[in-house]
Amino acid sequence: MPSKPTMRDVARKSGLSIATVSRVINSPDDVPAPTVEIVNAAMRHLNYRPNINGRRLKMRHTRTVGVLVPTLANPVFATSVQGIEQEAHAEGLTVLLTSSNYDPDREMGAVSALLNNRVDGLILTLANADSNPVVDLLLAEKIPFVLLFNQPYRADIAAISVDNAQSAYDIADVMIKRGHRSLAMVAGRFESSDRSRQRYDGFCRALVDAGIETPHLVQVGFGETDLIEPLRDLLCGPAVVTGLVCSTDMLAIAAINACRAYGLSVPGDVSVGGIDGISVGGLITPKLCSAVQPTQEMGRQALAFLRGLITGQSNPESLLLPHHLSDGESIGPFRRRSSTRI
Amino acid sequence: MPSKPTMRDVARKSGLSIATVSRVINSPDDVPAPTVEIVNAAMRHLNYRPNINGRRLKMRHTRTVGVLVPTLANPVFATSVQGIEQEAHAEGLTVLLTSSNYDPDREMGAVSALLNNRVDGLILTLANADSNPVVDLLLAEKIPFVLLFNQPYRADIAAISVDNAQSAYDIADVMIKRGHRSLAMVAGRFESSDRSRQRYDGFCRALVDAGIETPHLVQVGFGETDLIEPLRDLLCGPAVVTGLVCSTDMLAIAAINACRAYGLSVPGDVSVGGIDGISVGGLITPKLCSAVQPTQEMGRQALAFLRGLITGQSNPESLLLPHHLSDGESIGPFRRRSSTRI
DNA sequence: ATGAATGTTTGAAACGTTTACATTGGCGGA
DNA sequence: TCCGCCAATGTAAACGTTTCAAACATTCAT
Repeated sequence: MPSKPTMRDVARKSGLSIATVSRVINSPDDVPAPTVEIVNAAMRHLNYRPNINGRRLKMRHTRTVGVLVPTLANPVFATSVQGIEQEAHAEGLTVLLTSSNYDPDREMGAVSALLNNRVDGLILTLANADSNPVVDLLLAEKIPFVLLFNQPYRADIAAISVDNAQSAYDIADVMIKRGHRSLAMVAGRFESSDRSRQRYDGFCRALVDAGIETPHLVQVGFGETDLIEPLRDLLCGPAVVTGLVCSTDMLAIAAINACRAYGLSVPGDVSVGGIDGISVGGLITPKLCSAVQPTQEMGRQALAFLRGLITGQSNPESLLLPHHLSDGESIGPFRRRSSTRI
Repeated sequence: MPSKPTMRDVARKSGLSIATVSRVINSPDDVPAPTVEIVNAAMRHLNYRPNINGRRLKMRHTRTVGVLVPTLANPVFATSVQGIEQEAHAEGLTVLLTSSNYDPDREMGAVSALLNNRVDGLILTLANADSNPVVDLLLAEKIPFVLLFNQPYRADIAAISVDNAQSAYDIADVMIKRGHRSLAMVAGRFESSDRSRQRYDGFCRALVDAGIETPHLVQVGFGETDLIEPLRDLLCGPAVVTGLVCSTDMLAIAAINACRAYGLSVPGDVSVGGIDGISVGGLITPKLCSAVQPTQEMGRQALAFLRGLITGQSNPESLLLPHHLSDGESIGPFRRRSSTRI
């Protein structure tokens, strides 16, 4: 049972040395054309494929980057990974993908596994970027990494994100300008997403700036697609909230669904806004009004930036990309709504 | 500049040999407890992490599986990858993810890259599973692989899918039963998806069985989220189609959007059905009627089955998982619609 | 002819593991 | 006392690359 051909086999077959074969593979320009052809012929003949693990072991770098996202079930992250993949492919890099399922406790394990693979660098979306043991570890071991979507306090950490607080502020502001005074935030659990908290902060600031009293807040678990129960009090209670700012578009879509389940029209009875700008938001009825971030582009930039860190050409630095509000229909003018009961 | 600690360093530090260290890592039960503790202490002290590439080179297997999907932008695939990841994580396997962007020409390159990584096996969603050079290569090299979502003719290829034709048949049938006689299929390009063609076949069969004349067909490029232009003739033309069977839920959602753009109500004027069962379909208005497949579970099963192939415990075999129709509102009874112009 | 300069090619030592096989030392039984 | 045995550990040879230093071959000026 002949095993896979190795460089040694190719060398034997072509009557040349293993070193020459290696040079044909890695820098054919340093080898005379006829020799290159001989070696290539031998490789074709043997169906040779280089064993990347051999190379990785020998070389100081692996041309591999590790990626950690909370989940692929949310299109935001799927899209960002798309961007990362795209750029990685263009650069001939391999991507090692893992997800934490929004569980902070799984982050360390995932990163550890990536480090055991000796990735050259990492792109991470963490539950909480501040005072995170993963970040400390990476800093201590001097492994290049870029945070994606996280917006850490520290300035000496590479991070690519939008202004989370401002995004929420802007959405809330739209509602306020349309006459809404009783707003609630529907947010993913703070402990599994610092974005969620930052967005809540922005939401609160908008309300304060408008002189509106204590904001409502509902925290829901991630992966939760059914908001009917969680929003019962908000939508059926005495509060009569007319505006729902959601910390993600996925939540916003689920919130609209919940409104509908309670017989409330969006935006007739309740206005709903999201943050993220996932593409499906633009297709649904009513078209989702959202603070859009360039998700895929962010992935691409994260990889490009990481490359800079790896080659030592750039220094850790936070990049805040601009967001913009989509012209959705899910936010309408304030209209007093009759207290609804189901 | 001290490099990363190796097993040799741990051995030196603990006063034992490299072989013992290896044994402590791989089969601690074969080593006396005190020795294990000494070695562990040394590892902790040095911050040692095993270099997986060294192991991979030495061992015959890599405990890594390669995954190729068309794109992560479609939640179907993102979700299936979630399932794969989940199961892989449980088994302690590493996943190497790549995407082809629906381009058949990129499949070979992607798989090649995965093979260079010496993956133990592959999970693939191909543009076309029949007479595909990638499949031939894998068969020839005897690399374990399972196709996901693809439904190949050959029975000796491992594949996990639903019955694509039947899924489309069922959706079309619902419409027919509701009185629709003029149906069209909105399908992804056949050359980038054999599922699309198989689903079209099922669609046609349903029409034939109902004695309905030549079906309409619109093929659209994948990644296309704007169907307004592609569906113009169908929705505004003289044909007066009242039912749209879409080859994927993403297309269905886009189709509903297009209907709306032309002032057509769904399901009032036009009924729309999809296939896949992505979760967002259940949240939108109207709730999408779809032939639902257990996407994430399919990913999990694909990995489980691949493991069987790798360990030689099972043989290639096609698994057809059951699908079911979701109780959506996007399909309604036939209603003559006035010819609309925009 | 000689030697330098140039252009090709090679030998061999890593890289960090795993593991078959060898060695050690301690102990019980003859 | 000696032998053999067993458990615990060690030695060293892979695995498939890359790459440095050295060898060899060729050309050309002297």
